Amino acid sequence: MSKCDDGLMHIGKLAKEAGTTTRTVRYYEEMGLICPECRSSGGFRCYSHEQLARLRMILSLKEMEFDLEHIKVIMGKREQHKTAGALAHDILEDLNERLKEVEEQIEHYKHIRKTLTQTIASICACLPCDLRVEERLCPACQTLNQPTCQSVPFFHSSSTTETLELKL
Amino acid sequence: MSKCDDGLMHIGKLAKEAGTTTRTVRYYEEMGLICPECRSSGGFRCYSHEQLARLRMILSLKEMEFDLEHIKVIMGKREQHKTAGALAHDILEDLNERLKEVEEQIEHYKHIRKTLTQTIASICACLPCDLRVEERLCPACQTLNQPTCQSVPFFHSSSTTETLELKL
DNA sequence: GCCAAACCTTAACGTAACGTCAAAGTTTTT
DNA sequence: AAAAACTTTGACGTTACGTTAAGGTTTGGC
Repeated sequence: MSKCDDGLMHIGKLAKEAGTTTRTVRYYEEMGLICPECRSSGGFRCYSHEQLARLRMILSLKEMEFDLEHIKVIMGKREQHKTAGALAHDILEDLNERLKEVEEQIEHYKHIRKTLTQTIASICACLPCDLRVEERLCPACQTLNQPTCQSVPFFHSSSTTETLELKL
Repeated sequence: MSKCDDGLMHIGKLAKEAGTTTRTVRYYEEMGLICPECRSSGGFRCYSHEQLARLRMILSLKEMEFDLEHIKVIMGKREQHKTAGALAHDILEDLNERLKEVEEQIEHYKHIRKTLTQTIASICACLPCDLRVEERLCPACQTLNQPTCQSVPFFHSSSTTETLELKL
């Protein structure tokens, strides 16, 4: 018979069941997101299945990349509303706001992808170039009128042209 | 006549020209990414236009969200190759690798968006629900057979169903 | 030439969300 | 009862700077 046997579990099992680490659970406790049902006589944290459910909710919100402070606020909302409808309304605000941010992230990375792709295409033109780098001939390509390595500035983003400049 | 007038500038101007802060420039120096051409008699950092170009390159790479260690490596590659073609080949590896990561990010956020959207749709069904939250009636919806707030688990992501569960 | 304003210097703490020891105590298993 | 496995608190490390703090330096105006 284990001491933590009446439906309770220690932190290791809790973490494993939720798919996280004990360090994370302790950190969340420190942040006021979750706390153990009780402690064993020796001081071990003991958690119930409700705590496990709560931890899973927290981790779900974390998967949506809410920060812990925001998660704390959201988890607190369950105690602040009379009806499920009101609670739903409140939480929907957070979710919609987050959705908007996520869409911005998608656009952000699409922008980066575009710039990267264009830059890669530019640099590909330099592949057959035999000019020596140490002598910094590349920047002079234009002057030298070399077709292979022409005017490909090295990563100096001009905010106007949306293209990275590459100077080898 | 200023002491820093022979084409050189102090850190404030350098930063402003490059569109960043003095703190950032000093940090990059600390990281070994850039260093001033010289110091004034009073100890001020003085930078040339070449330093400015280098800083802009670094910031360009940062816009692509390379981490500083990686940027350091990339910036170092200019001294490690004989021909521009070889350098281009080398740098293309970094860019292509980064491009792949960026595409993964896009997919990552699309996945989050999908989950969020589905969750939002689920919770919308709870909006007209008048059940009281304190009594935790919501989780019992199924038993109570309430159509408005049915089986909408609260943010317990099941990795199998790709849907967040929402329990109000 | 002097004074104030504007600028610069180094130093050092704060951030977010844990990872990773370390040293020591507890529980479980053998 | 001893060993293995687990847990405890504590504290430093991470990334790329932001933000004071306390005190020198330059610059511009008079």
